[in-house]
Amino acid sequence: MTTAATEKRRLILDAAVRVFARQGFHTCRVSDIADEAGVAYGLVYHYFSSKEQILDTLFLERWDVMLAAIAETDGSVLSPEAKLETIAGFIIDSYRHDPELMKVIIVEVTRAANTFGLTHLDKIRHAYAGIAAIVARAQADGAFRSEITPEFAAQAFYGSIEQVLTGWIFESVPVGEHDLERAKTMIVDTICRGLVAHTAGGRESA
Amino acid sequence: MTTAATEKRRLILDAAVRVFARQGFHTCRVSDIADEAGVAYGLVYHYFSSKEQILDTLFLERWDVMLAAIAETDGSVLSPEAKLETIAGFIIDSYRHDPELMKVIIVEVTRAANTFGLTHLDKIRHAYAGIAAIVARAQADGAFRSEITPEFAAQAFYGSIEQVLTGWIFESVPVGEHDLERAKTMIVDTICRGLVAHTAGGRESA
DNA sequence: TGCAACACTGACTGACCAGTCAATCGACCC
DNA sequence: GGGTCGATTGACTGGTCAGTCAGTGTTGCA
Repeated sequence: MTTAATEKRRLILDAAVRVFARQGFHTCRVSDIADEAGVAYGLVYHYFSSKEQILDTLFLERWDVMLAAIAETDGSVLSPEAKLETIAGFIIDSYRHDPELMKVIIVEVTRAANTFGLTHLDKIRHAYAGIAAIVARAQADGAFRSEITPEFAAQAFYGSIEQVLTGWIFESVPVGEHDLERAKTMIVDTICRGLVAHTAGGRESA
Repeated sequence: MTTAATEKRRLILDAAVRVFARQGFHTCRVSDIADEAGVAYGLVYHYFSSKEQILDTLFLERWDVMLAAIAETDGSVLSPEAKLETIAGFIIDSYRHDPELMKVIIVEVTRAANTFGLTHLDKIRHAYAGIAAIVARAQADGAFRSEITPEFAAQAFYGSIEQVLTGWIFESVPVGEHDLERAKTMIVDTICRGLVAHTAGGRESA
């Protein structure tokens, strides 16, 4: 594929993000995507085999980056709290960088588990598993208490973040830089506090 | 409307829950609902003005019960932790009692904020606001620390629960009684620990 | 017994839209 | 200057389905 062709493909993907974010996957037409991209209807099918495959592509492109980020963080030498903060930061930065794409991924894939989530369930679970692994290691080290299962901790952590993002996505007031940073702090602060072990003196380590 | 007619209406609503849970709102046909209920296609339109209105009815029936439960809890004399436990318990019991209905509400309305969530956004926000009010009062009393905004606390609390439910909904292994109770404990335990104020001796009150 | 009023039926229609395809364009090479 | 091949176009088709409606049961009341 020539460079020009690759750019056309990208053009269609970017247009799809805007259209999906604005109208939703189920309510938009393929012709809306073509119009938004400024290309002919048929060209969409030259680069993608179906409307669904466009969404799949958008999701996988981003999710794979996130899985890599989680895996890298897991393998680092940071404290468990710092690892979770890195991951929360990554997700929030993804929103900061491209809120429309995050809206599409969350609303149309992650939360729409019936339709596309089922296709990508393994990929999605992989992310929880990565977070759970961090918690499990922290428990083995004694840094986190063991009453909470790592699987639950991962769901609470990810669920909190996704809920905050969902709030932003459908809020009428725009979100400022300050909100993004504050949210990151509060997520990590709240969840980690719920997970850390008591230290000898009865104080939290956080 | 006669009693018999009311029962037919109910029959259609219950059938719709099963069909929406099995096939999803967007992928099912109105004829699927009629077939499942064992009534003629046209009868569905005798009781409901559209496919959408069936979903609206199902959502509002249940959500209003939950809003009432939250309001009642908020007005009670329980400790903040006990209040949150009551609400978590209510939601988890709703799942226990009718997992298919909860699946429909979460997957097709709450999380599908694009399509139906927008219609019901105020109703959904009302629930967060109720939880946030409990947290705000606990902060004013000094029971919860004030670094975490009540709005964020509500999102983290509700988001954790919804994520756990979503996990169950799409899990292949069925969920047992034990899982339900343990989840309730872990949610309240984790989130409250993240929210409580330090006591004078440096120990948590939870 | 008759006649409203409502419950109920299911064939039909009109709109919609994903995906196809035959035709044109244009870049690059020989 | 002609041939090849991918890029590009957009009219068209085939299937789907929400919602309509004209008609048939059924109930209960005068």
